Amino acid sequence: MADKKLIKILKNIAILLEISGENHFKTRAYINAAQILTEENINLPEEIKKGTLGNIPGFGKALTSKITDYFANNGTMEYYENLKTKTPESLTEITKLPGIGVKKVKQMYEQLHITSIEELENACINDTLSNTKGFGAATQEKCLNNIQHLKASRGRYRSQEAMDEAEILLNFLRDQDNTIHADLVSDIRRFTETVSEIVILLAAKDKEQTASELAIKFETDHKDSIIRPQTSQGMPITIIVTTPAEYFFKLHHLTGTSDYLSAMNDLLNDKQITVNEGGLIKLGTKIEIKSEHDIFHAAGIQFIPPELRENKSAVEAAAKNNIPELVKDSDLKGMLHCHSTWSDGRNSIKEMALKSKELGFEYFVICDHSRAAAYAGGLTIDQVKTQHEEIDKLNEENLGIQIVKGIESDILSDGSLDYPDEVLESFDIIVASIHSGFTMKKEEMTARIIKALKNPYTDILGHPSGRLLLARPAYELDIKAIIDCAADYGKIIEINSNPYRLDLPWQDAIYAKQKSLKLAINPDSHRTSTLSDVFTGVKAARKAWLTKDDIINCLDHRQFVKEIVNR
DNA sequence: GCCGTTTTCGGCCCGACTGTTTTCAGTCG
Repeated sequence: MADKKLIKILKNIAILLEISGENHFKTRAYINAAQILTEENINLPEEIKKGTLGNIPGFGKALTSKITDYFANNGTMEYYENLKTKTPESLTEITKLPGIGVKKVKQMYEQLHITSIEELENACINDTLSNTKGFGAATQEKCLNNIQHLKASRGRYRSQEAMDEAEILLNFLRDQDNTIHADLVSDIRRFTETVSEIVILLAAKDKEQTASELAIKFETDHKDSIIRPQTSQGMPITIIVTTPAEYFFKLHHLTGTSDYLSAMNDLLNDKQITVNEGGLIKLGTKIEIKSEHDIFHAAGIQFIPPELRENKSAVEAAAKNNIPELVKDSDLKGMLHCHSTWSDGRNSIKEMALKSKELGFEYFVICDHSRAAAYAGGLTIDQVKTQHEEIDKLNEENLGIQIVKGIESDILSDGSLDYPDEVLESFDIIVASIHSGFTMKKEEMTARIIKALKNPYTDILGHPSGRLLLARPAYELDIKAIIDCAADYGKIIEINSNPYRLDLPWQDAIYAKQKSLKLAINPDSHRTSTLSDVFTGVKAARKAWLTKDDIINCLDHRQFVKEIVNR
């Protein structure tokens, strides 16, 4: 896995250098290197050992030397440590505020000596910022709002990122001799979109001894058979060691929210079952629990998948046998909304399609950017034609996966799509998304999206809320009105599976299902290595109670063409 | 800082939008 700590250091170096007035292209080199390490699977210690890091494009002498230093000094880079003594590291956090870039931070640092989010907040409250050259009342107000959002996101992690770390940890724990069971619990098991820590429940015969041994392995203390280490990036981990006899009771107990558990307890009490710390008691006798299913059996209700254990409505549904069979990875047949080297993707259409085939998909819908997205190499009308010729040729090659002609069309500020009708007509699928003009008023933004939805050429609304988890709040919009409109017009809304987006949010997807709206689980992938993000979207869809019948890309290729392309 | 040369310097992603200022710099996707 990518060394996230190093990636963060490289990004911070770029920010600090830019603030201190360094050449913009020098700072870009650090951003570029961080980007490459995020995207490519590079084994840095191996490259350093072989002396081949400098052969990788983007890594020259200077970066090779600094990265070598980082690995030689146990994750510390002297250059970065020195830089931090000259320019405060806390400035980097301010650049995370939407609308505030490095130049603005430099200005507030030089003019007002602001070095942290807290100092900036004070400057806003005291009305100092708006009276400073280069800033005005609008920026000050926006800062104040965004600071609240940023402070709330401190100490939180995107679920999929936590999940990636957790998988490694779980594999390690399950390999230990004393481990009998180990699983995630708490909100990470319910797949809430962000979490504050990784929580793992582990069963071992001798829990005290196992806890001591694990504490030694993780170089930390243990108290009450609980170990609290950290990941290499500092993400908190809690490992709770228990006995095999109590394991499945605790697995259930530590997963659901209090609202959910209270509804479960009420049900159990109705059956003369009491719930105590370690298990379930019926008429003075402890009920043996060999799996989580035994608990639901005792309560006399259907099994509730962990993702749904958010509130009492899941318990009510289970009591009526109304928990549906949730969509699963293998239900997906079509890989929708992907990019290629034609716009800002890193792989060719053929590479993306073949990788999708490898992941078990029957068809691949290429949706490169449209012409308004100039930064992303959006396709001109001529390029659209040439791309379609390439797709026709690829389909003639019989790759074993069908390639479908799509586009991700920008929704322009007036709500129209990005090509004239005769060009729009040439696509099989059109995903319409917003990539600019985020700060419209709620009514204006809602009207803009509704106009796009009503466009006869629009099939799917892409990343509807525009949120970036822990980075940018959704734009102002009336999501219910948008879902209502999409349902009325038979349009589809995407669940964008990018771990930063998970957009449509699951809470709104529940409403969409109530309105019988169809959804699509789309990876919005820009390279073969992130096509599997689509399975993160499956988790989000499961959390919204969705089944394969709710998802258009669970249709096989023939049905997809019949029901979606040719409708 | 990196890269690729007409090979040791010159160029490096672009255009819309926003807010501030009053013609444009900064931010963003």
